[in-house]
Amino acid sequence: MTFSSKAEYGVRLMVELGRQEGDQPTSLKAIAEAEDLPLSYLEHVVASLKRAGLVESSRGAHGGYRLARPAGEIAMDEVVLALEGSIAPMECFTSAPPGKVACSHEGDAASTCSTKLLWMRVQMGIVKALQGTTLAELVEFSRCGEPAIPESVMSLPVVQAGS
Amino acid sequence: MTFSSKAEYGVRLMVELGRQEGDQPTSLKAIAEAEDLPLSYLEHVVASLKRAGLVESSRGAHGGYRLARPAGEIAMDEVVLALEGSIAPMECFTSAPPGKVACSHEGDAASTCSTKLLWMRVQMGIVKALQGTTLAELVEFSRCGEPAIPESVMSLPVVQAGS
DNA sequence: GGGCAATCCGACCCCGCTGCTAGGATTTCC
DNA sequence: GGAAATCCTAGCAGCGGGGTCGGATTGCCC
Repeated sequence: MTFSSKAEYGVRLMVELGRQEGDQPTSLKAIAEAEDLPLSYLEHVVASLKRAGLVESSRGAHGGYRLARPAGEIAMDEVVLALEGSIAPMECFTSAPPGKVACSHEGDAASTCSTKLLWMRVQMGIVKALQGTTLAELVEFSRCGEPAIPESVMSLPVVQAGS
Repeated sequence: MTFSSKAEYGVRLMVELGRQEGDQPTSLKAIAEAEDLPLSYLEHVVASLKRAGLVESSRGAHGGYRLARPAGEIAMDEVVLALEGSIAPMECFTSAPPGKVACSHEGDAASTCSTKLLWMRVQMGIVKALQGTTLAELVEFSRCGEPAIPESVMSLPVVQAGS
């Protein structure tokens, strides 16, 4: 269970765009060098972001990308959703009508998926965390480093299986 | 970004064990048939659960598995952790010294990973959701079935993320 | 107007991991 | 002793993630 590295790259890319001050676009090449990511792969990543309307592009020489909205108005769930395609802890969570979720395991009148409740809550946890974080926060975080962040947010031990 | 189907199967398996009343063990075969899952694969799944001390086994004829603790005392983060190996939204969250988290992207003194804050919060959301759900709840849920799951059941009585 | 710098687009490919199977060894009850 | 179960190890096929490549197009600048 991890997000794909496409999500990672995409978020980094967005942060990098958010760091820019003026409104002249930033080229992918610059970002690729700054973050040390493969340029040709970034092209695919940024394409997803553009399709989602999160970034704008201008072509030609001195072209590049810029945020479509101010960073403070971009919640990270949009970003991750654009990159990841969907935010669901289980494949069977193909979200049907918006707001509702259908578990494909529900065959007949038989039984609901016993796991539905669990994945539901997990999904909520994820989405809330993403919604509650704006790109602006990440930009800020990347600028001044960590001291601004209270330990209460950061200091969660990574849970890992004991051997 | 999904949990593996091993997690799905394992949770289903645990729920099935939780449904059993007496203390005679349940065979994998029975579970495989009840949940329509491949038996030989379930063997691997249950092995992880056993290693984590979540289920006990008895061998031989009429053997099988049973919960090592009452379902009410089993939080789902343990289960998912045992099945999934780790609960981290990003590979770079390889836990270094226990308790701390090192993002492998942190090269020099340069900059913290700008995405760290985000994945941290996401991980918290996931873990809290899992911790806040007991196996007993899922068992109960699987028993009384679906009709109109109120939203209140779906959402956790847990802190909201930040904002 | 020509060249260069950039975005765009699609095809391709490698490899590791997930999901699953196979076969056997061992234990235990009847 | 045999049937029914857990245990253990090996192996394997498919697929998707992650990345490359080549080229087409667009637009600035000298």
